[in-house]
Amino acid sequence: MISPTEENYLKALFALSQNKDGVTANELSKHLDIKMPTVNSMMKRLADKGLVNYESYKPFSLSVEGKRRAALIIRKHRLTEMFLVQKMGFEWDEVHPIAEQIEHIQSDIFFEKMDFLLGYPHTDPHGSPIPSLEGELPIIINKKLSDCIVGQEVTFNAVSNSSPEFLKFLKDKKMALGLSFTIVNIEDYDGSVDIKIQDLPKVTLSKIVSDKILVV
Amino acid sequence: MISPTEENYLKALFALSQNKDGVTANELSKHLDIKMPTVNSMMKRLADKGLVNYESYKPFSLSVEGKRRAALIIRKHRLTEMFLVQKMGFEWDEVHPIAEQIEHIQSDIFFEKMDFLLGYPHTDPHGSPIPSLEGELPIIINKKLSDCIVGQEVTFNAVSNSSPEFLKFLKDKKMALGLSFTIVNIEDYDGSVDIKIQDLPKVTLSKIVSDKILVV
DNA sequence: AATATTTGTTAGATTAGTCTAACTTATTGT
DNA sequence: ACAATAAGTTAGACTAATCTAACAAATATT
Ligand SMILES: [Mn+2]
Ligand SMILES: [Mn+2]
Ligand SMILES: [Mn+2]
Ligand SMILES: [Mn+2]
Repeated sequence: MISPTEENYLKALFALSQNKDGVTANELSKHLDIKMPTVNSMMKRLADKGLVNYESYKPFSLSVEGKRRAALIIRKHRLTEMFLVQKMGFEWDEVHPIAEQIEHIQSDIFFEKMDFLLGYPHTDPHGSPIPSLEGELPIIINKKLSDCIVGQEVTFNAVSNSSPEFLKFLKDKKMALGLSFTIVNIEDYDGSVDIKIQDLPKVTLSKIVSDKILVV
Repeated sequence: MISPTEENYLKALFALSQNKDGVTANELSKHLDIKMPTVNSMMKRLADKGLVNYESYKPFSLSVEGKRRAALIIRKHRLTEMFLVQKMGFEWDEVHPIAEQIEHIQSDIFFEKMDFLLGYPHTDPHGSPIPSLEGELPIIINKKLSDCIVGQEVTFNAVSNSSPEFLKFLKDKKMALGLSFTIVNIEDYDGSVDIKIQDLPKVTLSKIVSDKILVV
């Protein structure tokens, strides 16, 4: 068996190893806000269970089985977030802390029901892909709004950061997933982006914001 | 703060002290399937936290605050069971183990949403009352079917035991809460009860079953 | 009343998950 | 190349939650 605590470590390992080979003790420690010796002994424990590859003084990585387990926890997390928003009337900036707990519920049928009631969704409320039951995470080809060029028409597809503050900021600006708009200007000096949604007055987004907005 | 483990002890204490003053270490130990010394030290811990009254060699009891806390956990458990049945398509014999986990989720708004979506129900899917937000448990005046007399017309209101086996048995017999029927005979020898639902052929229920069926 | 049995308590061990302090290895800057 | 700094590891302590073994108190049986 695998405890909620161990599940959280696997998830962190998975998240931090996107676009990278391994994860250092330091990174993990900072990300989880847990001291390095604690992280270290947990990595050894997960290595004993065959979920993590551990070699002294080298970055950690997930084993194939560890990767599968992590993806399944992320699946439960994202299904939960979607369920909370679509079926229970939560806002997208409220769901993360609740999903952080519910992802550890041990009941396959519970998440199957969610999946069914939601109509087998492919993304969570923040546009992140939901891993399959086999633990496969489809790669979605989004790019940062800050990497786009003037004149392009794009659709807001996901956010790369789900902090409540950022999500609330977007909600207040009426920026929701699926929204299409045209890039009318990108300021050379500070990288801020002006966008135009149909014939509404143009909106200016700072680089800090446009870096976290993913579009197609 | 109070851990899920501590919450389960409070709940057990609450359940076992219905129609009684105190709960012995032995009872608790058997009910939770945890050895007596463990129970004993947990009782001391909860006494330190002001939730349990502990005196050596005396049965334990919940403090006023302990009783309130226990009722609120039971509230979450029962709201969850109702939500699983009414909103997620579960059967009444499937929900207990899931609710046993979800009752520990720390999010007031999560249970408020459930309550709202359910239309503020007063009972769970087994007819047990849902404690109020203040931790008050309304007393419901049901009586055992086995204590009724021949000729009475009664309504099936609750079960006093929610084991999956018993619930499945009732489901197979098409006995659902709210069903009204007449008691046509009670066998002196073994206490079995014959009931008649409108003009359907009569059904015989053993004493073991009629003891667990609560009616008004 | 004396003894046997059951119930409750204490003591000590174990595992999970965390920490701080001290030490070792790797990396960086001069 | 070598010293300084950063990163990783080991050792030892602590709390929560569990156990077994041993002992003490209460209750039941004869
Ligand atoms: Mn999330
Ligand atoms: Mn979590
Ligand atoms: Mn239940
Ligand atoms: Mn529980």
